[in-house]
Amino acid sequence: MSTGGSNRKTTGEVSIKDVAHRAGVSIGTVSNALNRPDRVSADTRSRVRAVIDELGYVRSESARQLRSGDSRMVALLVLDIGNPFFVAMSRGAERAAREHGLGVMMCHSAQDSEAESLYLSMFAEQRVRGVLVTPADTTGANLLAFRRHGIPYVFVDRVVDSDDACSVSVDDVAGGELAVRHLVENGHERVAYISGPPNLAQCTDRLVGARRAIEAGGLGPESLTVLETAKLDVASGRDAGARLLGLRPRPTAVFCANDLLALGLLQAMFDAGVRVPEDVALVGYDDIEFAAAAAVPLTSVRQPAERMGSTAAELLLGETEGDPAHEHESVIYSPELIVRRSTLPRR
Amino acid sequence: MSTGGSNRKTTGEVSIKDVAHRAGVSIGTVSNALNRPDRVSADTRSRVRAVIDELGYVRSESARQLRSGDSRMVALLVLDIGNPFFVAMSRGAERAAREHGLGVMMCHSAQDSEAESLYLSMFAEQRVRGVLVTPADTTGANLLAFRRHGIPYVFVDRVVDSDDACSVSVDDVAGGELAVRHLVENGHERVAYISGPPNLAQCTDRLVGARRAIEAGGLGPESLTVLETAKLDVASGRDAGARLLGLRPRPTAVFCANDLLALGLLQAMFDAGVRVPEDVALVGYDDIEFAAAAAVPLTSVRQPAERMGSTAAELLLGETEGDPAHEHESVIYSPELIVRRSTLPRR
DNA sequence: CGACAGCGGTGAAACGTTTCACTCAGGCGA
DNA sequence: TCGCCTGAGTGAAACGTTTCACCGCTGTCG
Repeated sequence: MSTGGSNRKTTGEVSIKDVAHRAGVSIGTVSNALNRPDRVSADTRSRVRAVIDELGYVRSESARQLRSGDSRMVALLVLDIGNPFFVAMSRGAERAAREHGLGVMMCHSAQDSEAESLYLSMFAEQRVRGVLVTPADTTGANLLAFRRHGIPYVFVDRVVDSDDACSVSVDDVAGGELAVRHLVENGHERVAYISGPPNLAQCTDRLVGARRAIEAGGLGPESLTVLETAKLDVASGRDAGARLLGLRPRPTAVFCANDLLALGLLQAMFDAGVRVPEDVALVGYDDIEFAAAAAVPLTSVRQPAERMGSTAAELLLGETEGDPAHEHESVIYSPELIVRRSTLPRR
Repeated sequence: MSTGGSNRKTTGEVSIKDVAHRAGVSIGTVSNALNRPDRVSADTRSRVRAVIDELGYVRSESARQLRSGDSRMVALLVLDIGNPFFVAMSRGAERAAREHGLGVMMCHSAQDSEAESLYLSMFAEQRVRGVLVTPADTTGANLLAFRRHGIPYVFVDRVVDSDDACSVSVDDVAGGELAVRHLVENGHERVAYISGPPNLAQCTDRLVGARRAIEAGGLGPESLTVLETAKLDVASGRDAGARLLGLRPRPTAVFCANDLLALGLLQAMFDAGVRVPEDVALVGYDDIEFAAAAAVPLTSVRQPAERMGSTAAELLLGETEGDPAHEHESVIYSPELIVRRSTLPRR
């Protein structure tokens, strides 16, 4: 009775009820045909499927999630979507998530704590399955506040001290050490470190490693000059390059906290007629694809970005799906130095 | 009665009901305090807000969407998230969406029609507010099928003939013409066009423009050699470079369908000891940030990527929010040639 | 023959919101 | 005083699913 087949709404308004009615079965049976096909006779199942196709029925994810209480979405919050390193990471995460039938929602905080907080609130409203996050502030206040929602999260590219969550990272201290040791071994005695924002753990950790290498090379702390930048992008790199050129005495080698900075700095050197590596040696970090294609191919510290993303996703899913006796885990990968022309020995 | 305040669940299980109960008002009032603050006395309003903070209540987006029927999410489906051009585009889209209080869900089809179809189904299940899409197949079959869901979409970086939807694009024919005319004017008579997959409209349109420039320069069609690649990425560029080197007579200029291809090709030339621009001139497309920082700074055709993204989002929102008498609109931007060292005149 | 298990299916109760038709006081003009 | 309006708040119905207790039927086993 009532709403017959005549009042076809404009579009897309067909619900499971319509399917059930048309297939001559109950709503529950349609739901079962969709979610537990084995509990439904082959006959009914195919009939239901046919009606679904005919009517163009599409299950409403909101209703599903509301009732069943579990989300099919994972959030990924990175510092900078313009950085190919994070893009590679997200690719890994997405692949892993897809293998579990989950979607990934990718966002970037632009290294801004407030934006990060906003996104986290949004994730909470969505009741996402979990969050993969590269935190934008070292205080961890945002994540601490987020914790109360009971949504699991995994730190990526950030080793975490507390035992609130899993984490996947690369040993940044080792990476910084690797880079600067290489420079010192090449005979450099005045090195500059182009740090990003000092509130990013990655940046400060790499600095620690750099200092360690300086010391191990028998040089004094004055051998390392630190230049901070507001962001970790190409423009900041250019800016840092300009500042570097003003330094007296000018460092003979530069270690940048990431490849974007290095590329920007390289441009600044070019524009000023300073030769790389003859006048200034240059090391980047992340080994993004464009580092090898740069004006002067960049020596860089490689991180297994894609792998980090997939591992993080696996960790997250392991935490949400499986055993209640989940133990938080910290996976730490080792960085690798890729030597290219930008640090060719001077002599 | 029944569930008193004693049985506090583990976390995050607090619903609007709990808030209402604790604040001593009805559920509807809480909802009003949240969504139409003006219909609630200042007194009650602040009391409700206080309880919300106290209990850590977070509204369930699924329930909201289910009941109200409108989504706060926009989907963005691009060809390749590894391409900085699309990243810039997404940044523009996100900014515009945020200004309207919407979130953006970013995905990439990897230029694969099947993946595209999968994502579109997912968007339909989510009942997203709308979709910004750079289609992966020229047939348009996926989008045609998607149309029945009644979810509006806007084409980005793709001019569309039909009047199903709005579109934002750049005149690719003009862009191709711009690039190749520049080469012809520099005296090149044997030009190669490194196309991407021939099923991408961008690629074929740029080819049309290239042919036009060849003809306008008084050259015969045999002056233009076309090499297709499977993808529009750096690896494909390297591969195309290898094939280019086998050509006899070898073209003296190359126009690549995008900068990633050009960067890959540049690497291949380097490895083979072929000089750019002396032996081979090179033009890319998109003018991504890394084009200027390449081994040889790339001449490239610039598109207003970020602007395209924001415009597309605006168009979409105009379609969903406003007037029912919405007229589909096609915004077409003009490309701009940025000349750099990779096409320095040979003599 | 009776008990019982399994299969295929039903109906209704949730899930957490928004929305809408109401009620209830209090104030105001006639 | 009466009627009416307005502002603040209520209660219940929907939204489209999933899930769960239950039901009737058909064999099967002892």
